[in-house]
Amino acid sequence: MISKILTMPKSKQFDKNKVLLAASEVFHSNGYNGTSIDQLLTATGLSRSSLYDSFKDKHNLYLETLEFYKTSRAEQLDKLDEKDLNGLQKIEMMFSEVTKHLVNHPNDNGCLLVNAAAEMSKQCFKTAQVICNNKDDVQDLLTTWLTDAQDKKAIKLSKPVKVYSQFLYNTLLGLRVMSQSGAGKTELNNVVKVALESLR
Amino acid sequence: MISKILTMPKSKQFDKNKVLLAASEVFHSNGYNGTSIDQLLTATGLSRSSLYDSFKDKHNLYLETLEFYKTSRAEQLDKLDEKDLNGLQKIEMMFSEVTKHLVNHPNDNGCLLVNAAAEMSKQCFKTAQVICNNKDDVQDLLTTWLTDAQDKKAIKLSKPVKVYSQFLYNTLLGLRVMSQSGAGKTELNNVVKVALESLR
DNA sequence: TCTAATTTGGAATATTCGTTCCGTATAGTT
DNA sequence: AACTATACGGAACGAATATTCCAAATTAGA
Repeated sequence: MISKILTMPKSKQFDKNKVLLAASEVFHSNGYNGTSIDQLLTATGLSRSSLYDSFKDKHNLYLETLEFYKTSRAEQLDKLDEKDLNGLQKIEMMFSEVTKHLVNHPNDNGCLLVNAAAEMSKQCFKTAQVICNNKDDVQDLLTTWLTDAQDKKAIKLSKPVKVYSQFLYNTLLGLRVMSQSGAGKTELNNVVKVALESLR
Repeated sequence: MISKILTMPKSKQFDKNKVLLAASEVFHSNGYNGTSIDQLLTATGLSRSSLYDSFKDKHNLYLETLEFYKTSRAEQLDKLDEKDLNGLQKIEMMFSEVTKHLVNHPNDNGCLLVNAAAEMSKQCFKTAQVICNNKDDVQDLLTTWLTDAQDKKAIKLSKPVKVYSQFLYNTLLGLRVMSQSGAGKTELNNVVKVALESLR
């Protein structure tokens, strides 16, 4: 029957974003293989059947969680981008926000995408894709900011801009692992200081 | 009986280093939680009982593997250290060796210690210790090299030496994650180029 | 050759895992 | 109010997990 399609009784009872946020926290601190379905159920508040009905799979939920995390971070960066600052100031602010977060949330197990890269990128192609896309997106934004800073004579680069956005992204990744390796506030700040100096 | 201690029939039938090497490869590509005992058995060639007799636990084997990996890498660096080069040249060579390895072994899942930091550092204190010790050791070596390079007027640093060894170590960590995020040869080399330029 | 320490193979166990399934409750449309 | 597609709770399943255990094989010294 075609008319059956027109009836849409009982919409979703849960906020998908809240579920994905809760899931991301669990995956974040335990990794993919270290997280059990039961942990996900208690964290999200979903019932077993709802989880499988809505997300098909543990693996599929993981992928959706990665995407959600990626977009959340992108939105944060967009907010920063909208501020009335030149490119260099935006870059400085981004680094200070990242280090501040790492210092203030020592139990926040680094970065979900970095952990995913370490644990899953060689075992799951789709995970690798999300990670690679994120790398490209962030580097593109950095390129924009660097070009802006250069246009406004805030910095003077001796190599193509792209090279520096690759470098800055590398520094960013390093910081996440550094904080998981026991580095403290001053150590992270030292790293950022030297990294930013290479833009002059 | 005391005399019983004097008889030592049947020594270990396997080379512990070879076992740890094989184990490190499995843990390296699958992570801790992603590796099963059966995988470890086939990779090492050990029997189930021998593994438990000699290593007590999967978790304990993991820790021994991390230590083994850490010392292996330290030995590589010591070899480099013994060469007749100044500190800056040693640093340059270290980075070129690392990037060369990452490029030539794309299936070599980054670095076991970096992966361990991402997956286990917040869940296992002993793992965190190994990782933190490794960080300190490598940074100390970098400090030695940087001081040597500065003494020989190869570089000129505007900040305390320790700051730069922290920065270089951060770059090193970043490179491992970069290669797991899909970065290729030129991208990695670009990062190293900019990083090394900040020493002048 | 005999002996004792140790390795080894493989069966056995108890958990935990991800996933499926079914009956019931629920909410939106008609 | 009735109908229907969906969400829900929880039992149930099989596969995989780490670990233990015991009898048999093996080896180096006495």
